[in-house]
Amino acid sequence: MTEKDECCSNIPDCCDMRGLLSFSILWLLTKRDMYGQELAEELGKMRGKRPNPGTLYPALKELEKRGLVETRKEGRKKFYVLAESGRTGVVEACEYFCTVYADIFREYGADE
Amino acid sequence: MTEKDECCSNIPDCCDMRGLLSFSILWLLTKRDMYGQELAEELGKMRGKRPNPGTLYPALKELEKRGLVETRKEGRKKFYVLAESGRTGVVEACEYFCTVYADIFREYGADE
DNA sequence: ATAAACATATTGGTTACCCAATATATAGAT
DNA sequence: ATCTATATATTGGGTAACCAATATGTTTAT
Repeated sequence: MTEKDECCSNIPDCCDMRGLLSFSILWLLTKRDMYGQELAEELGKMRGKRPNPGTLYPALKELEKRGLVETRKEGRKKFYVLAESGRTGVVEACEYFCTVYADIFREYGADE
Repeated sequence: MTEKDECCSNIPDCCDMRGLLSFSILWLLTKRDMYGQELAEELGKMRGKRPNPGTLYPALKELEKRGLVETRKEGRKKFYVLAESGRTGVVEACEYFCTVYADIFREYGADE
């Protein structure tokens, strides 16, 4: 039992739960500005597994292209910052998400 | 304001929230056996929009192929029933899902 | 200077999800 | 019988998310 095993995980193999990567990224960025590797780490903590660079960077590029995030360079690190449209969009997305899956959370969430 | 507008909707355009279709189907089937059109209607209520037949039926086929659901025909209706592996799998998936998105629910869910 | 470590990024290939449009099959009504 | 409504299903085309592997910069340490 290593340190890595303490967080979340238990990824189900019954149905692949792909999706919501961009949504998760935007949500993480409401907490603070992060650079790529930081996002990868936080996504790993959330979902039990770090996304591949070939998954993460194209997603970030797309979010930037859509104007939802902006970037700022500090040394070799490239920080991603929520743009105004990203800020409003993610709230809308979170509300939609919580409405859609409310019943599942009522049954399986909350406790522990 | 038609009847249809009363349910959920407000689908965000900031980030496409594709995904979790198979997961949602399995979860709906924990409630009761359903046939295709019934599932389409329930998914519509959840997500604000009915999935296309070209989306739904291949997903159902795949779930059957994987042995997660079984089918039973009644007239022209084909009922989908959770198989044993689907029953245990969906619980695991729900728990995983609730762990991953717990913080988002804490912030945006619960009330109303 | 150069090696090691860190960080970003791309390539090539797969799968799940998404649509509009169309096709097939069954049941019920006239 | 045949028309209508219901239900299942496929076709063809697109995007987001996923991976392993590899490549390219940039800082830091020696």
